Amino acid sequence: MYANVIIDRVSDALDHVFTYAVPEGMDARVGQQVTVPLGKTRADGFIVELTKDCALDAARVRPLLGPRFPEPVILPEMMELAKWMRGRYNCNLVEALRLMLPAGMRRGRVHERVTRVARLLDPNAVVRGERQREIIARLREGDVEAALLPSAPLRSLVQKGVVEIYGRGERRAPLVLRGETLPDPPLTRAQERAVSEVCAALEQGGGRFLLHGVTGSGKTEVYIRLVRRALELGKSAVVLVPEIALTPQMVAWFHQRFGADAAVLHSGLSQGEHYDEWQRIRRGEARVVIGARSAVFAPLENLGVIVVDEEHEGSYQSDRRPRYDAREVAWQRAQAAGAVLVLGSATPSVASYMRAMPGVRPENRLVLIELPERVSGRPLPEIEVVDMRREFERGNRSIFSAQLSEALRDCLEHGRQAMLLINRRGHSSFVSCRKCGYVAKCDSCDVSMTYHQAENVLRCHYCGAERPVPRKCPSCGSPYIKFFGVGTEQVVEEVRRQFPGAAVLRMDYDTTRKKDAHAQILDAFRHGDADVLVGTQMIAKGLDFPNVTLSGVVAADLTLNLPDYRSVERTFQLITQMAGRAGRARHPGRVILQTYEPDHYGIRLAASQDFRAFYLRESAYRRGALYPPFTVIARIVFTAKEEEAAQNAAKAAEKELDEFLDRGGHRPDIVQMRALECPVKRLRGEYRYQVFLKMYFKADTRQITARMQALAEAAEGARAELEVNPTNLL
DNA sequence: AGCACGCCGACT
DNA sequence: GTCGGCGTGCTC
Repeated sequence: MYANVIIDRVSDALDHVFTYAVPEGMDARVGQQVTVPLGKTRADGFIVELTKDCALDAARVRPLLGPRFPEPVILPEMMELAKWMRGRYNCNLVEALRLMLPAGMRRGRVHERVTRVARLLDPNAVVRGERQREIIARLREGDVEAALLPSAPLRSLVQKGVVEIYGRGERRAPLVLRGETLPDPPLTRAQERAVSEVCAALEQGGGRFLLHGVTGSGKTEVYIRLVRRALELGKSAVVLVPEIALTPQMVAWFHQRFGADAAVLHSGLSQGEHYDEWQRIRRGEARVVIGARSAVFAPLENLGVIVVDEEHEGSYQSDRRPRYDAREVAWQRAQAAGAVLVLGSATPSVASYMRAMPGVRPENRLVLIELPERVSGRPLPEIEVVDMRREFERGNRSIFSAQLSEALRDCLEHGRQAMLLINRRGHSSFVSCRKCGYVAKCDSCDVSMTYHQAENVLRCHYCGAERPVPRKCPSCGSPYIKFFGVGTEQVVEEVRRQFPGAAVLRMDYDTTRKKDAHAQILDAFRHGDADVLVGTQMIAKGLDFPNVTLSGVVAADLTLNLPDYRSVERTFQLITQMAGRAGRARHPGRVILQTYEPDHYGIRLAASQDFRAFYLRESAYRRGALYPPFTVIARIVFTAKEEEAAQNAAKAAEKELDEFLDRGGHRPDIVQMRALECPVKRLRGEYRYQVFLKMYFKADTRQITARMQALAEAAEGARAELEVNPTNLL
């Protein structure tokens, strides 16, 4: 018997199977972790497949040393999923396999997303090598990622004790609550219909659905019933939610409904907790898994359903290698397992909604299920659009329109609560000199700095760098320094100015950075400690405060005009989510939307809450402008300290890609391909260039991205990374 | 990833 | 001559 083993080390040179002989008497299984001899040393690996005979010269085959654990750690279907990911995301098989194991499982070592970093131990060390001296000079400035340094000289320095390599990772503490199981509440008719339609598919071995339920329509209860039905059928279930939605309340609530049957997986768990939960799932003790993105890899057998809640959220796409998309992985996994996939949202992504339209090929098809009404029976609140240009003409210089001020007053007088959305933190988004036009920019990034009043600093929202606020213009010396653009702090200030008696809370990245601050602010607001909650998009999503009757979007245009083809979609989603916050319980709600572009289709259709019209309009735009989902965007981002290095690397890759495309006859499918600077040209002190490519999806798309991956890996003088349909085009 | 091999310039 | 630096190629 022979075992084909993939070595547990990330390297392209090792990204293929090695064949070993299975020792007599060993119970070898696919997915088992084994120790094998490799060259002069030993290594760990995973058995990918078992064969009777081997294609290799028998003399070259050595016996494997033995299993690390008796039980396989990777289920056979997960091994297949990993192979699929290798092709889909251009990653090594081990990179995919590692996502499927809890941190600390391999070698008992920390295995989170640690990056190897070089640190200088002896700054005064004298070495002979030219390259070594360069490394030491760079490390004097600060620690550097090991992957960015030439490996041979670095190795010498480590051996001499001049430099050490350490792993850098991050971690957060969790809070897991447990409670009594609660009975299921009754369903509305629409919920009932949704549940029975999906359950039919569940019993028949699969199906894909897009659950489009308006805010407050009780999608979560539908998920719970599906999961329950799956359990009744002896199957298991995964519920994916965005990381930010995975609050302690959410977790506790899930435990209340499923008791010990539920396990939680997310990045906040400590290594030990993560391992314990993983083991419970692996042993079949927990058959329902709720978690963020990576929970899609939960080691469940006999999967019945995968739910992806808030499916439009960008956080389902990983920003690290491998850059997988949990929605796609869920799709693939569900299909292979004969399980049901349910994508749910109040504001489905354009891409998903289009798959639910007539005429889509069966293999790409989602069945649309709608929950058009709120559980409470309350209608969705009307959205009142206020044209801020008119307000300006009328002489209103405040950031609140007369309508919003009046609505706030009315709300507060009735003892109700209000939520105000402004999708930018800080006080003012840029600081400029009226005399000479100087704009305060970050020293290491190509963006303007935001004024933060609370700490009285200018801060860069990309790298976090801070600088004192200038009292006079650093360029011309004039005192006419002015602040432009509105942020959360300024909205809080304005509420306090207009309503001195009102208690205001601010919720944004700055006020939630501390542990549990997130929950504390929400609890305080829920308990009525404040009348107004001002915040960024983190207040727009999924929150349920019965006493909130006013929801205001202070500046809808902020997100509308970002240089990203999804900015209209995002704005539409944000407005819809925000509108959903008001009037959820007994009292009717009111929604006020302030904008300078009331005629923009994104604003107009969000205001009328006409989803279908919006998706039709947006898809027409995407089709015309050649954007996803009609095309695929792939780009390689080149990063280097020197602008020339990044630019040259991009140009070299462009040239090679150009030749490849000509050679392969791929041209007709390519809409556009060029090397250019990134929209944010400098970030954290490094220059960024890209090779940007748009193409229609064809059979050879995979070949092209694979080629781009190879070009990224071969880049010289710059760090390079391939991104396919990235969430962020900056 | 790790490790050896082999070529190269530079010094006990 | 030998020793360390550094690119290259291989590991079942």
